Amino acid sequence: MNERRPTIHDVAARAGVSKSLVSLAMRGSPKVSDASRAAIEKAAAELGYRPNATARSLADSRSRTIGVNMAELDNPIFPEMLGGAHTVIRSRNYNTMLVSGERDPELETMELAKLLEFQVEGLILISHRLPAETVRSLADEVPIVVLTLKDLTGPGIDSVVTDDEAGTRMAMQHLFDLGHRDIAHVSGGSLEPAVVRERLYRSEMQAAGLGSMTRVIEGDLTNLGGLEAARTLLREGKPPTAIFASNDISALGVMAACQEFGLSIPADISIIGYDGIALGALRTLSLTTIAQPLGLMGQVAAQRLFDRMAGTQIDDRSIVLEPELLTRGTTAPPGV
Amino acid sequence: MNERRPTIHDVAARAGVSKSLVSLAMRGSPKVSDASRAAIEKAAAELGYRPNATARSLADSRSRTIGVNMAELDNPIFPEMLGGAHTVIRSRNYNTMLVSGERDPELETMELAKLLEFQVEGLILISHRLPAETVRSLADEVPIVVLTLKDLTGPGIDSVVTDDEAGTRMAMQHLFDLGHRDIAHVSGGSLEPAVVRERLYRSEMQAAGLGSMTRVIEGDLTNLGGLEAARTLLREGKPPTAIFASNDISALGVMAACQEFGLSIPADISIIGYDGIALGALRTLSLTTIAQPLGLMGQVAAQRLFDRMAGTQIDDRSIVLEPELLTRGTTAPPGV
DNA sequence: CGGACTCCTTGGAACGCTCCAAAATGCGCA
DNA sequence: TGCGCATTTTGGAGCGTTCCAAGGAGTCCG
Repeated sequence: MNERRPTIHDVAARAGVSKSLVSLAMRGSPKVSDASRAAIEKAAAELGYRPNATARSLADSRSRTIGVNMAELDNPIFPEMLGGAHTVIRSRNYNTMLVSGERDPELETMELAKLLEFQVEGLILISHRLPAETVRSLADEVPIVVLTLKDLTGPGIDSVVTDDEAGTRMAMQHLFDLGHRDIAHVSGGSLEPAVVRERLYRSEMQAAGLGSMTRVIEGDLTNLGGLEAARTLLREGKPPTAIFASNDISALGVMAACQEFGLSIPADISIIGYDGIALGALRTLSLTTIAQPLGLMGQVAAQRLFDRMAGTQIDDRSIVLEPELLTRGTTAPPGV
Repeated sequence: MNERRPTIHDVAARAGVSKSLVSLAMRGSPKVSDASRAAIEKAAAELGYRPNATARSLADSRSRTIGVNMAELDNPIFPEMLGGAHTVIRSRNYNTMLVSGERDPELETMELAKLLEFQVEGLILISHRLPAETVRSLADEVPIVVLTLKDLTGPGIDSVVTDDEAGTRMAMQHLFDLGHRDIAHVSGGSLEPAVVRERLYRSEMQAAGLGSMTRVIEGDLTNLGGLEAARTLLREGKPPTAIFASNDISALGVMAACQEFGLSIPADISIIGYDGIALGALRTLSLTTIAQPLGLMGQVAAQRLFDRMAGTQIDDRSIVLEPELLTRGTTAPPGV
């Protein structure tokens, strides 16, 4: 295929100038005379010269590359965030190096090590399974921005989250406003956002004087988990008039279970999710949800990372975005 | 943050050996004595040494990196393929550099150029908007594997596709077997796979003696496109008893339209899609479809790429995988 | 006509590693 | 003790850039 790619030397020789001048010209330096520039561009074009980014990185010790870690692909919120981050990274003329650890913390640690060996200038953790200490120790080599987890803090670590407390309150308020009182919650395990949502569900029920109606069924933020949780709930006897699921993917499972039990949505039972995955907008599903600005979160994460890389002085370590209620087709006043 | 990362020299000095020996040891060469190896490992650990992959790439002119291009994020088949490719790339100890052109061929071309500057050793085009000539010219710098497009050929270009003709026949046969005769097709524009599916739809109808019932409504492989197409169809008057949509995402739009028109699926109307997106398996949707082995396609693409990179002699330039009928909840015999 | 500037241009060192040919070391055995 | 051979170890060159201090070529002015 390729014999040997032309280098800056070849271009220099052909244009009859020094390699240094070619280097300057390639980077668009203003101190190159028009004549030289023209000659160099001509030579480069004729040779099909392509600068070697590896050599450049080595020479100026800047890789122009951001590492992104995304542990899971099955929840679409992560690709959506990736999209946002990617856009910003590209617009800064940086590259994105993507890794994923296949849910195995050890493998994941190795993958991140590889990123550092590649001299990435910053790291975005979209979703990860790493022990906090690992992340902290990485953080003194490069700046890190973590998405969706506020509790992972430390020097060199920023986070981008949405206000889950506010979001959960909005969800509950929406259901209360519709007239629901018998509201169950399909929870989402021990990860921070799920825990907060569950806590707020409980306290909102309490606050509304519905403490005794509080019902939490354990889910795991997966579709199947939601399905199973809702089945369990519905087998118990009288179904609630509404279910608040910890995330959209599991809410879809909940919907399926309700259909299995012959309940029609939203006439017999209302369902509200959390996340705002694009999918939920499909007319077929039309899931009412508390939307996080997923793409924006990715963008903001990348922006913050670049700010850190530039050494900008910023005090707060965590960026909190606001969620939004999207009223769609799965919620309605309770039937009589 | 980081003063200056320790280099191979620092390790050598600390361990009291030469840099060359450290280099060998880091790469696990068998010719390093146990004593030296131990000393080197100790020194490396104490210093927190991390090899510089950039320097290594430059020195041995192998970047250990594969470039992946994914133009669109809104159809989940692409992330699914990415997942498959990613797995293989990682298992070979390579890295994945991801770019996307935001649907702009010019931008995309620049992004790919950046990949080549980074000396990627191979390219996987999961979805792209590039003119064929651009791809061909890239192909004489690195091997390329293109997913889902068979018509983009040339030296240095391989492709991984599924047998769309067979798949479409399976879809039609399934509907025929159920007893459908009045079958409409929501097409998918001018991209190769969609064209094949439409052609086969027509010929199968013909072959079944149903040429006169052939009805094609133009879609564009998006959810909204499917929705609009089906609305148009249903407004026309008597609905068909079944609709074959060119892909799953648009099939979901078709489902939504049917619901709008008060048709119940599959009692009043059957719907079959194409692709086998994970989403379609959600109980809430339960979309009957012709599944392509999406993850596998990504894997196979990466494997073929590595074969090419290794210079393995392979004759065929295109790998054809078999699709599979997944009978789920959206198809049934026509009502009476 | 000589300096002082400004504007371009240049060669060499450096970036951190791998590769290679050659040197050092160790060992067995005559 | 010495030689040959296998095993380890080493310094230097090279990968393709950028950076830098310094060199040349004009230009302007007194």
